[in-house]
Amino acid sequence: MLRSHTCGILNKNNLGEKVVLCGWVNSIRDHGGLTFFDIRDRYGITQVVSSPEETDNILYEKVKALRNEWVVMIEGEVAARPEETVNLKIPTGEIEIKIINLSVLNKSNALPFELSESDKTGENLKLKYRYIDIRNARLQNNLRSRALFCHKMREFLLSENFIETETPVLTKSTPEGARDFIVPSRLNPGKFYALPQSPQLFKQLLMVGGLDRYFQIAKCFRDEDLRADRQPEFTQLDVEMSFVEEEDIIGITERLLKHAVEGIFGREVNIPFPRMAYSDAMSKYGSDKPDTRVDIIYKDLSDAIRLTDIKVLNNILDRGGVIKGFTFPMGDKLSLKDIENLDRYIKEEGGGGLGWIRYKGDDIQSPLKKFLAKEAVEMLKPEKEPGNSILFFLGGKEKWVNEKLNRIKEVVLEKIPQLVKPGVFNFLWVTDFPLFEFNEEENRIQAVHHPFTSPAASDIPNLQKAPLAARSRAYDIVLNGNEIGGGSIRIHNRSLQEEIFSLIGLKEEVYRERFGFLLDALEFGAPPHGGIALGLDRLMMLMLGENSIRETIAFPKTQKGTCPLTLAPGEVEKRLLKENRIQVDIPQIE
RNA sequence: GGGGCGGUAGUUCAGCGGCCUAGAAUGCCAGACUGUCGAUCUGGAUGUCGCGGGUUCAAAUCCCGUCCGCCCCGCCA
Repeated sequence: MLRSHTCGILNKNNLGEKVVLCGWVNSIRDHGGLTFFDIRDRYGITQVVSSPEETDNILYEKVKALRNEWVVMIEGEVAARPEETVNLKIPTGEIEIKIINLSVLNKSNALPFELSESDKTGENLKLKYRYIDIRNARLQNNLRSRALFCHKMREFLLSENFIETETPVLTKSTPEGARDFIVPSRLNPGKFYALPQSPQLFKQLLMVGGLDRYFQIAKCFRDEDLRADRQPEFTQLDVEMSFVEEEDIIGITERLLKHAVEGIFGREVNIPFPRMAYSDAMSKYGSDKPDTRVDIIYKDLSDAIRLTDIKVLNNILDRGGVIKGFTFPMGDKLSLKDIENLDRYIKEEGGGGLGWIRYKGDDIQSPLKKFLAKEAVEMLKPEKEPGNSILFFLGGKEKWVNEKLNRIKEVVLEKIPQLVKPGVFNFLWVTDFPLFEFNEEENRIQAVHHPFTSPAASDIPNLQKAPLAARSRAYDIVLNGNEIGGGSIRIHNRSLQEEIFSLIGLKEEVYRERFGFLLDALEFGAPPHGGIALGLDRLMMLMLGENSIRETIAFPKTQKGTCPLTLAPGEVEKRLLKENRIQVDIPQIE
């Protein structure tokens, strides 16, 4: 090693020691004769001092020439700082290094942006120079936490007898899900590999292979549009187990998260996590990933509305729609103007408008006041804090109503952030998902999770008759309103698997071509099995309090899927195209 | 594919009812300074105002197009 110590470790116990430190020049404070500068590495910063009395001319000139971000090796003696100049903000603040020798290991240009806590630099520029941005303590901390978290997960899973196994990255395209990234095969002209959207099928095959307990920290690829919490390549902790039921996967996932979150983030995790059926989540939160930090529950108000003679609303009910709404406290934080804006928004979205009742002491304020029957008012009255709350409600098709209520809830939470319980990690299982949903655009049934998900045993006999009524053996795990993972008990029986394929509209020759290898495997002693996948990037984002998964990934991509650093994706040499039998003809693509 | 916001010194931003020979802060460069740690003080340099076209005597500013970035919807079995 070039260095004897790192830049974050020396303290009063080292007084008088001769040390060698390596790092980046962080901040030069030149007082003419006396000069200070900090030397920084991953571990911290240490002050170096050069005084004319103790420094010869050559060294003095060298120190004078230093610039920020130069990489240096400092030889010096650990000395106590004069008492009044101790810096309590840093762990090394009681000492400084009296410089004896200085080697410049590498110079640096002035940085394209400043390294600071409050870095407002445009993200594009920072991605172009990501290696500089990574010098920021925040990103370093994020990447380190991520590494430690993975270590904790491995530690737990290995102790539970799991076998970490790599599955192929060059594999077969399996449409039906997200768009695949494809890779041409030079040795098989005209054919393509696909990058895996997840190791799903391989992990099931590993169960057939008797591996019994598998995990992998797996890179997955999906060629879809990006978001703050979605990258085209991302990492998931992928787990699969044999001879299990839902409870086993749920239980081990809870213990895994407890082990890793408590171990790395020092935050208590209480298990088991609460659970909510999909139907409850949808009716009470209008979402399959409820944020239970917010105590705002949607209620069906049909009964109360029926008691009144508000025509518009009753018409909605008569036509099979719903009237739903929610009450929230601290209603005085919302002005009449805010409410009017929400009302206008609902009208813009094609609704009749937003119904509202403001509770003031025992009195109410509402545009519908004179239409509301006494009994209705009583029924609508909130249980908690009736004196200062607001009820919002609207009617229409349930899906539409839920979407609009969600949007309104968002606005309310922006205005009254106190309604979000601060500083908690609310894990939640969402269970009892439907097996299928109807895709109106394509006019067909599709799997809610994926087509390898097992139906609930009691629903198997009725699959043909009432496929949309079937429930699945799937479970999602949600953290503060974000889906961080999902899994299921899989189908391990060939004929059931084929039945599911047919139900989602795949012809026999199509599913045999695409999934024949899986179907074959199911006939050679496939054990009952199931598993889960946790989105690592997103989980880290939430744990670290970041707003984007890009802050948890060393080299993320932009919203257009490009990399400003390497300029990927780029064109390739003609020779490569030719070898892969690829012709590029951009104008023909829309 | 759609909606919103943004693009002006290296960086972050102001200027956007046309006169700007484009400013501020910070960074950078030079000088001063022996206890600083966001050092301080003095001085200096720096701009294809994203790109292309149009309107105008005159465009950073108005209009059209386009590119790039971010957020959201669709999409993400």
